[in-house]
Parts: sequence; C-alpha cells; structure tokens
Amino acid sequence: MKTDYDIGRVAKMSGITSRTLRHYDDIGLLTPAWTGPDGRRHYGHTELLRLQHILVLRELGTGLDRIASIVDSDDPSTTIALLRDHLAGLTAQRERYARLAATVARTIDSLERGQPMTTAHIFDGFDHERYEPEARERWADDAVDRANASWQGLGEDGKRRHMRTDREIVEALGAAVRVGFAADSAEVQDIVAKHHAWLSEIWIPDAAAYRSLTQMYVDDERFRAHYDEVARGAALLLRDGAAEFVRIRL
Amino acid sequence: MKTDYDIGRVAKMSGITSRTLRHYDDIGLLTPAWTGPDGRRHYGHTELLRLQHILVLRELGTGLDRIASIVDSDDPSTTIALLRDHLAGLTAQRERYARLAATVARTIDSLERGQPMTTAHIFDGFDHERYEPEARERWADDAVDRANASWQGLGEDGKRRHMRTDREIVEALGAAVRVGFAADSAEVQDIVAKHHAWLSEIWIPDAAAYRSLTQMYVDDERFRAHYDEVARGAALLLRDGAAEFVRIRL
DNA sequence: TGTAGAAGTTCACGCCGCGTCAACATCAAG
DNA sequence: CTTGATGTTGACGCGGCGTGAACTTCTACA
Repeated sequence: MKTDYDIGRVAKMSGITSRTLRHYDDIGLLTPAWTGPDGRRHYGHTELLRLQHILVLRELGTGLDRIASIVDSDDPSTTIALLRDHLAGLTAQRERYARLAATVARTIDSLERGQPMTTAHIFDGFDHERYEPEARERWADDAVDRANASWQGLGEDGKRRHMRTDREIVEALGAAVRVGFAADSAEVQDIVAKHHAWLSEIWIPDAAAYRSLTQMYVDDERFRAHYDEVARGAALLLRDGAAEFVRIRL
Repeated sequence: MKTDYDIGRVAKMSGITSRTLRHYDDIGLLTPAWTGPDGRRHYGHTELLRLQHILVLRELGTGLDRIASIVDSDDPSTTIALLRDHLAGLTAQRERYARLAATVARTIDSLERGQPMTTAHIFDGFDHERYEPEARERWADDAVDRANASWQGLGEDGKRRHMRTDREIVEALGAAVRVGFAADSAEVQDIVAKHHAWLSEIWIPDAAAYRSLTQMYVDDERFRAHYDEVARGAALLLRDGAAEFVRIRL
C-alpha cells in the first residue's frame, strides 16, 4: 500500500504525540486502518483525514466525546449546531479571561501604588456562585455587630476610601437612571456588582440579606435620600438591579 | 465567641461547598480556627477574610498552590511578581480563546454556505497561519466602504458590544502603562491583538493601514484623549505595540 | 424526653486528556 | 550481532473538587 504510516510518522505529521494516538485508539476515537501481527498500528489516508478533523475540533477546545459525535455524524447541520453551541462557550471563556486579566492587571497596578489588596478592589468582576434561597435569618442577627467591627477595623484611610467608592456608586447610579438603563442591563448590573463588592468590605451579605438591604434603601428615607441625591429613582434602580443580581449571581 | 461559623454557614456565605472547605483544610490552605471535640470545624473572622482572599485569587484562575504562597506571604512584591506571572498566562489563554472563537465562527460560516469541511479550509488559522497577500491587497481598496457597511450591519446590540470592548481595551492599555509593560511584551501584544480583532469587526486593516491608524491615534487630539483617558501614554503604547504586532503577526 | 431529620465527619473513587515512567518486543543500520 | 530508535501494554499522576457510602452528632418538635 502507498498510504501506510506508522504511529511515529502520523505523530510527526500531525504534531501530536504517539501517546495521544494510542489514547485515541483506546477510546475508539481513531482506530488504525490495520494492526500488524506484531501489534503495531498502521494508519491510512482515511485515518489521516479523520485525524485532521479531530485535531481541528480539538484545537477548537471541544471535548473528545463531542468530537466523536461530530466526526461520526457527517451531517453538516449537526456539526453546525454543535459548533454554534461550542462557539458560545468559547466566547464566554474569552470574556472571562479578558475580565480576569483586566482585574489582575488592576490589582497589580494598585499593589504597586502601595495600596493593600482591598476587597472592594478585588471583588471587581468576581463571580459569586449562587446561594441557596434558604432562610438564614440568624445571619442577619450578628451582622450588625460584625459590620461595625469591620468598619472599625478599616482605619481612617480605609474609611475614606470606602466613602469615595460609595460616592462613585451613587454617581454611577444617577447616570444610569438619567440614561434610562434597565435594572437587568449589563451597565446597571456592573454597578450593582460594584455596590455588592463595596458592601463586602465591611459586611458579607447573603442573597436574602442583600435584597432586604436594598429594599431598606428604598423604604428608609435617609438611605433613599442618599442614593437619590444625583437622580431620583436611583434607590429603586439599585433595589431592582440587586434583585436581578441576586437571581443571577448569588 | 461571637465569630463562630460552622462549615455550612461559611459555605453559604462564601458561595462555595462545604466539600471545598474540607478540601482546603486537607491541603492546609485554610485551617479552621478551632476544631470541636466532635471533629467539627469552626471558623472565625480571620478565616473568613483569608477565605475571601483565597476565593478572589481562585476566581482569577490562580492555582491553589500559588494561592497558598500568595496568601501566606504578606509581602506585596511577592504578590506582584506572582500575579504578573499569572497575568501572562491569563492573557495567553484569552488570546487562545479569541483565536479559537474566530476559527469556529469561520468554520460555521463556511459550513453554512454549503462548503464541506475540507482540509484546506479547516487548516485556516490552525497550524500554518497563512495569509494570502493578494487577497489582502484587494481588501484595502474599498476598506472604508466596507467599514461603514459593517458598522451599520452590526445592529444595536453589536454596536453596544463593540463599545464595551473598546472600553476594555482602553482600560487594559491604561493598566499596562501604569505597570510599565513594554510595547513588545506579551501583555501589550495581547492587548494590541485584541484591538486589532476589535477593529476587524468593522474593518480589516492591512499592516500599513493598521500602523498609520495607530499613528493617527497619537496625532489626533481626540483619539489620543480617548486612549489616554485611563493613563497618559496609552495611545503611544498602542502605536508602538501595533508596530511590533505588524512586524511579527502581519 | 424520644425521635426524626438536617448537618457534620472520614474515607475513597471518579473525572478529563493525556504525560510519564516501567518493562519489554521489534525494527533498521552499522 | 549489537545497538539504539521505535513500537507495545499497563498503570499511576495531576487539579480541584463532585459524589457517594457509612457513620456520628446537633437541633427541633411532639
């Protein structure tokens, strides 16, 4: 036969290791055209094409099981559907790494300017996993104590920074209200995330606590006045945004 | 004690599972403040703070062993060095996913236009990154028309995404300037790549066009102001980075 | 106070995609 | 005939936990 490549040749041609080829044989992803009496694997042209296909999909980050189903079904629309699915995942990954990189860069930046690793800064772009929507009333009990303790522990400098961040949030919210952003828009969600992170500096609220806190911002005159200072409706927007935030992120 | 949280409370507060907390105990990353006579783990405020620190770094994609060394050493310069290392990895990942996403998108596109997944097509941007110079020449001709058409074609949603990416680039550049990355550093090159990709959304510039565009960013006040918003020198860095980018990649 | 069930504990295996020995067989070249 | 390159199977390792199993202990309610 003309097209007879042993495992080493295939490995060199494709740039993968022979181990990988053996692995693909083991899991039935790529079976050699024939196996010699000595157990050596021999690949033909068909297998090379299949391997190419596999490698492309692998390079795209697809899992081997999914690759198998794609390669096995020659149906283009199946391939397209699967790829489209996969594309969404890739884009999400890319954005995730972009955010992480930006956050790390910012963290480095602030560290180099002598600032400690404050949680507020650090929690930018932080992905909180979900909490269970269970009753956790007791947490709220000593929450105030702990919040006070944290606040005391911040020091003069920390307190001032904290206040400044608060100001930024109020202004961002005001701008959002004026522009007319919805509570579930990315822009408002960013602000809410920032607010949550800011809050976490002195107190780590769970989902329920965070929602009731933002509700309180609406109900309590003094708080509402504080948040509505730049634009009326900011406290409401924060509350609604927080509800959405909790639903999605906590 | 006031600050006494059992493993379940800590899990709910932080959003991670109790299993993870036990794991962290096992590997010595986060030891409970004390363990009851019945073997139950109890955490205090100190541990919560440490956990926060850990989770942030974890969210940044850092490995647990590296996290341990970062959290254990309170030395900021160590932290910076480790983070800088990590940043390089993150940017590499980001770039990888960006390339993958682009290739997948192209593959989907060609499949939808009825073309089979030929090897020639498939290997675009895969192993051998080939650019056909003649095709690029033709692009430059009606580049402006094309840019306008593309922008219109993006739709409201696309436009907004485009704007947000722009913002990310500006911020990443700002951070890079502050941190002091060189124009030919991997980090800056990554940002430039992103900028080029971003630009390619509405206009695919060739090498010369890309260089003169970034030069224009420096010369034109309005553009410079835009890129220098986060940190002065960003436009310059982008131009120099683009020159390097063109030299190596285009 | 008895009892149920919620929540804690310690093993210990599973996952994904191979890398990396180990121990041995077989091939091509000098 | 040796030597070294290359092939084979088999098995463990990794990272960061998920997910049971089997057992103990705390908490709430009748």
